[in-house]
Parts: sequence; structure tokens; C-alpha cells
Amino acid sequence: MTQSNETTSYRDIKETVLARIRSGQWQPDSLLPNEQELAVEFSCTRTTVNRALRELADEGFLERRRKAGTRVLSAPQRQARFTIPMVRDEVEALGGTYRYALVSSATKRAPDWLCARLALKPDQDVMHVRCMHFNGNTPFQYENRWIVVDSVPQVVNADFASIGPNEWLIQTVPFTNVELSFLASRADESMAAFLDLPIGEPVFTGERITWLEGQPVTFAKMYFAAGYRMTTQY
Amino acid sequence: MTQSNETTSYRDIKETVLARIRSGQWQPDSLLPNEQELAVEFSCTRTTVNRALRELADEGFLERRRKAGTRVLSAPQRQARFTIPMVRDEVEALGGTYRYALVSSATKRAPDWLCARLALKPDQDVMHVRCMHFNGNTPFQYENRWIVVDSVPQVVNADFASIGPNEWLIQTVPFTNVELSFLASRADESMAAFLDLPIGEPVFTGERITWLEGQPVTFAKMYFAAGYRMTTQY
DNA sequence: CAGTGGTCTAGACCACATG
DNA sequence: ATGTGGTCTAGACCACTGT
Repeated sequence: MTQSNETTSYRDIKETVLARIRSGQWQPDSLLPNEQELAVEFSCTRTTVNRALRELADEGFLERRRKAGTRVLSAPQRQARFTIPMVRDEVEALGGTYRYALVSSATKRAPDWLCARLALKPDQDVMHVRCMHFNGNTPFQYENRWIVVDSVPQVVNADFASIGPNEWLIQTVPFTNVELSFLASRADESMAAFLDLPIGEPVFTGERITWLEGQPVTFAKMYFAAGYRMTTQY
Repeated sequence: MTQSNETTSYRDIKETVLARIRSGQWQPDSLLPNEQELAVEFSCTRTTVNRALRELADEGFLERRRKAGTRVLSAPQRQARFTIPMVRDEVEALGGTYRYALVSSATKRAPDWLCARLALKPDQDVMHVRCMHFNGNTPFQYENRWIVVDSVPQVVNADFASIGPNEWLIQTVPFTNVELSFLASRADESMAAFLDLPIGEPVFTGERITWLEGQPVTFAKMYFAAGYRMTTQY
């Protein structure tokens, strides 16, 4: 009861609607009563009903269209929200002590595969940074990152010995778009060495591309140590 | 311009606020003006400002607390939303033809590790279903699933030869809570055979546990074929 | 205790998509 | 043409929480 007395809140409406969907009272693909009718049923204003249904639609339970009305989605298009924390926060949330170490950093002509991947011109420079993230002294993540110099000219003066490229970028460059992928890859020689596992071992891997207003900013591959899992609940 | 004339919409406010954050005009950790002041600046009502700021907080850009006010989050706690489609939809979205095949299905006493994982009593029965999902004739996903019979008694009559356990469950049992994990595992003998890849190969793997009002319903392991990646943009 | 966000009301106009 | 959701206003009361 967040609301004072016995008014119907948008939360109550959300719960009731969800319960009706779960109980089968409102079948998949069926049409709900319109907002005005629900407002009468719940004795509240249409505004309140609107908020409840709008949020349920955002969460993937309903589909709403003007004039067509509100439908129960047959295959609940449920979305898992994964919070993507910075490595430091992730380690500290595990109760560990975060430690960062630079492996190498160099500016060079962008390799062909990267030009293709980021739609760079063939003569553009990138800074290639490799680094490690530790939980105490246990390897946690090996990071392989390329930063487009034309998009972030200041990067040539960055000191990646003392700060991780990700944290530096967040402080320095805003971004507008991100593509994030996860996959399983196999440990090559250097991944195996840095993460302390046998060559060929499965490695949970994240790839992240970041743009600022259409300009590619950075491409990062993140290799996680053995046993890592990305989890969410809803 | 979704709104008729030149009124300020909550979308405009969101964009303006984001722009100010990105430009550094509003620094991380700094306090925004309160809703009343912003309403005056944007010449709209507080309700409209509230909606804009509330959504930005939902999206992880702001932190709002009564009395304390609204702050710019220093490390934008950005959340990636992955849509978790049903396998059939995923295959069809790739332009392929979905095909399902049952591998085995049997009811038995729940194994110890599963009892521990789902907090079952040691004498509870589960139905163990193994099945394959194909894209045309190419292996797409190998699924290993256990369904708690006490939670879904009808399962003993289900015909998993003609319908996949996931689709059957969605049609049959509502759920209230889900835990979803992703990890990289290595192909054992049967995974390798079903997915047509060498033993020991990295396999992108999903694990999903579903509850209904605290009752465990099902545990599923989903092994994806080589090259699979889970992607999102934001 | 006082300031801030959280929510609701009652009403209005409008955009959009369907029939 | 019309019904439905999308959004805004103007105002109100309240819940929470920092001082």
C-alpha cells in the first residue's frame, strides 16, 4: 500500500492484469477492455490505467495499438535485462579486490578485419590496448581493445598504465550507441596464458562496439576466466 | 513532433537532459534542478518533467531520491536488454525453417544435483526431456530439460514427440520468476554428436530455471551450435 | 520538520490506424 | 469516420528521507 488509503494504484492494476493473464482469464491474443472501461472497473482515472498498461507493454506482456486496442501477447516477448557493470564494480560486488594491469598499448594502422568490422577507412589509425583485470591475484578478465584515434584524438596522451581503457573512455568520451554480443570462444595461446587455463578451453566472451553519433569509437573483446557466468533474474 | 504544435514533450526533455549530460554541462554526481524548476524552464507541468526524469532513471542515467533530488549517475549503469525469443521464432527470424525432434523423455527420481539446484525433496520425480532444434537440417540447439512433476502433474500426459517442452510449458503453466544464465561450456560426447562438432569444442550455453509462486517448475540447459552469438544494441 | 519526488484526479486535445 | 491509445495540463495529497 504505497498510496494513502484504499485508492487503486497503477501497481495494483498491473498485478491484477498479470494475474488475469496467468490464470487464463485473459487468453493470449485476446483483446483487453479499453482504458476507459478498465478505469471504471478499477474506479480510477484513465491516466492511471494507462500507466499500468504502458508499463506492462514495455515489459513485454502486452501489445498496444491505437484504435486496435490492447492485446495479450501470445509468446510473452520477455526481455532479460542484464546490467552491464564495469569490471571494477563486478569484482568488488563479488567481495574481491580489483586490480588492473596494462599488458601492452600501441598505435598503428587499423588491421583489415577491424576496418571491415567498424567501417573504417583503410588508412585510419587505432590504438590497440591489451590489459588484465584481476580479482585479487586471480585472473578475472583479459581485455583486448582497439580505439579509433580519429574519433578520440586525446587517446594518444592517455596513460593506460594507471587507468583501464574502459574507465578512461567512460570519463572522456560520451557515446550514443552500443552493440554488445556474447559468445563462446576457444582459448588461444595468449588468452590461455593470461587467464591461466589450458589452450583450447572454452572462454565466455563479450564483444562490444561503441559509437558516438555514427562515428565508431572503440571495439573491445572481453575474455572471462573459467567458470564465469552472466546471470539475471526476472 | 508527436505533439500538435510547439509544446514541450517528455521526449524533448529526455533528449535535452541527455545532451546536457553528454556535453558535460551536468557533471556526473551533480544534482539536477528539481522538477518544479525544470517545469518552469521547459514551460510545462511538473508531471511532464516527472515522466522524462523517471524514464531516464529507469534507463540507468539518473538516480532519484525523495528529498535528496535527482543526480547524474557517474558510471551510467546501462542495462542491456536481451530479448529471449522462443527457439522457433529465433530460427524463423534467421529466415530458416524450424524443425523439432524429440531425443528422449522419461520420468524418474530427481538426481541429487538437481534436488540441490532446485531445492527439491530427495524423493520428488522429474521428467527428463532431451530434444533438438534445427534450422532446416542444421543443428541449432540441443536442449536438456527437467520438469518437476509435482509442480506440473499434467506433464506425464504431454506428448513431447509432437511439441517441444518449452512451447508446451508456455501454453500450459504460467510462471512468476525466472533465473537465466549464460556461460561457455565444453562439448561432451553427446553434445558433440547432436550439434555436429568435435568433443571439447566451446559451446555457448544457456541455463534457465523457472518458478511459479516459489515452486520450482523446470530447469533447462540449452546448448547452441557453433558460431552462435547473442547480440543486442542500445 | 521541510523539501523532494511519487502518484492520483479530472479533463482535454490529438495522433494514428482500422474499418 | 471513428475508436483507441498517447500525451499534456493544473492541481492536489502524500511518502520518504535528509537535515
